[in-house]
Amino acid sequence: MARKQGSHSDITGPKVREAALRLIARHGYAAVSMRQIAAEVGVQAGALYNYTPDKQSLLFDLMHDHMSALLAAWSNVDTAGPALLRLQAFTGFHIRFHLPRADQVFVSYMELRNLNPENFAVIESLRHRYEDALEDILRAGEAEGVFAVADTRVTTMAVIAMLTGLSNWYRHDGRLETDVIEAIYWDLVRKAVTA
Amino acid sequence: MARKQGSHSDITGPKVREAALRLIARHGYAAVSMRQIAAEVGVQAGALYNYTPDKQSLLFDLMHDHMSALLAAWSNVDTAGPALLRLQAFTGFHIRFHLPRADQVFVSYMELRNLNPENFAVIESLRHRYEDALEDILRAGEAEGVFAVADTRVTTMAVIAMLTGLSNWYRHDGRLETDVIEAIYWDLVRKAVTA
DNA sequence: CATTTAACTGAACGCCTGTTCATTTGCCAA
DNA sequence: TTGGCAAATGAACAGGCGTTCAGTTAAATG
Repeated sequence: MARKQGSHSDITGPKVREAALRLIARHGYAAVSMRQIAAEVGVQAGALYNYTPDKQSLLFDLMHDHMSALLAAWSNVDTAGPALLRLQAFTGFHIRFHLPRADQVFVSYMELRNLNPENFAVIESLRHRYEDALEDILRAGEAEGVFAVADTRVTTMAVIAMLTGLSNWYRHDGRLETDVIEAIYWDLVRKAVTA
Repeated sequence: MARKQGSHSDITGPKVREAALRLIARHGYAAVSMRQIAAEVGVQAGALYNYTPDKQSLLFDLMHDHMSALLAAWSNVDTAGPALLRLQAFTGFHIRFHLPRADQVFVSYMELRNLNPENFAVIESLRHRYEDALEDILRAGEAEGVFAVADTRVTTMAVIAMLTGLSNWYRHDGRLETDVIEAIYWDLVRKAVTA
C-alpha cells in the first residue's frame, strides 16, 4: 500500500511538526531519529521529506516559528505609558506566552547548539530583539528615575533568565495558577529594579 | 601497535573525562560519539572502556561529580548569622562556584533528559538539596522579618534560575569582572526579597 | 468515469553507532 | 634480564542513521 485513507498535506504537515516538537523537547534533537518522528505521525520516514528538506530545517522551523510568534505577540502588546506599567506588561506577557508553550521554550533554549551556523545566527538575532524590548523598558525607567539598577544589560539578562526558568519547573497540574505565578514574579521583578 | 609511550591510567582517565565534558557541553550527549571522545584523548574507542563501563555512566559521573563538588563546597561556607548575610554568602558562592565551570553547568542542566531514570533520580535529589539550602535561608529571613516574598518556593526557583542563567551568557573575556557581576546580582537578589 | 496528481511505501544507499574481545605492546617489579 | 600485568589496538558485531527514489495508491479534477 502507499497513500493512506484521508491523508492530506494539510493534516500530515502539522502532525509532523507537532510530533517533532514533542519528541525533540522530550529527548533532544540528536537523540530523535526521523524514523521515530515518522512512527509518531503514522507514516514511513521517507514521507517526512514531503514536509521538510532535511532534519536540520525541521528543527530550525520549529525554533523560528516560536521566536516569530513571540515577537509578533509582543508587538501587539501596548508599549506606551510609564516604564513601571510597561515592565509589568512585559512580565505578564512573558509568563502568559511561555507557560502554555513548554515544549517550544524547551526546544528553543536547549537546541541552539544543534543549529548550523547560519540558522543559529537567525534565531540568535530574533532572541536579541526580544531581549532588547526589555532593555528598552529598563532604560526608560532609569530615565524616569523610577528604576535603579547597577547594570542595565546584566539586569535584562537576569530578569529574562528568571522568567524563562519558570518553564523548567512549572506544572499545569501543580499548586499554583497562572495568575498567582504572574503576581509572584511581578513582585520579584518590580522590587528588584525599582529605585 | 597497542600501548603507547607514557600512557597510564592516571593520565588517560582524567583526559577521558575532560574530553567528554568539553565535547558534551559543546555538542550535547547524544550528538557526541565515543569515537569522537576517544579521538580527542588520542586513543581508540575501545580504550575508553577501561575508564567507564558505558557512555551513560560517563555522563552520570560528570554530572554527579559536579553536583557533589557543589554541595561539598557549599558545606564549607559559613551558614551562621543573620539571613541577609547568609543570602549574600549564597549568592556570592553560587556565582564564584559556577562562573569558572561553564561546561559543567551546561552539561548538568542540559543533559538531565539523557540520564536514565535511576541516574536522573540521583542527580535530581542532589539538585534539590542545593535548592533547599537557599529556601532555608529565605524562610529564616521571613522569620526574622527582613525578607518578604509572596511565595518562598517560587522565589527560590526564581533566584536560582536568575543566578544560573548567568553561565549562559557570561564571557570571561567580556566587559565585566567576576566581582562586578557578583555585586550586580547581589543588588538584584537583595532588593527582590527584602521587606 | 477516466486521468492526473499528491501522498506515501519500502527498499536501498553508505556511513556511523556503542560495545566486545583477542591480541599486541610497553612499563614496572623481581 | 625476565616475566607479569596494565593499557592500549583494531577488527568485528548487530543495528540504527539521514536521505533518496522508483513504484504504488488514494484523492482531486475534468
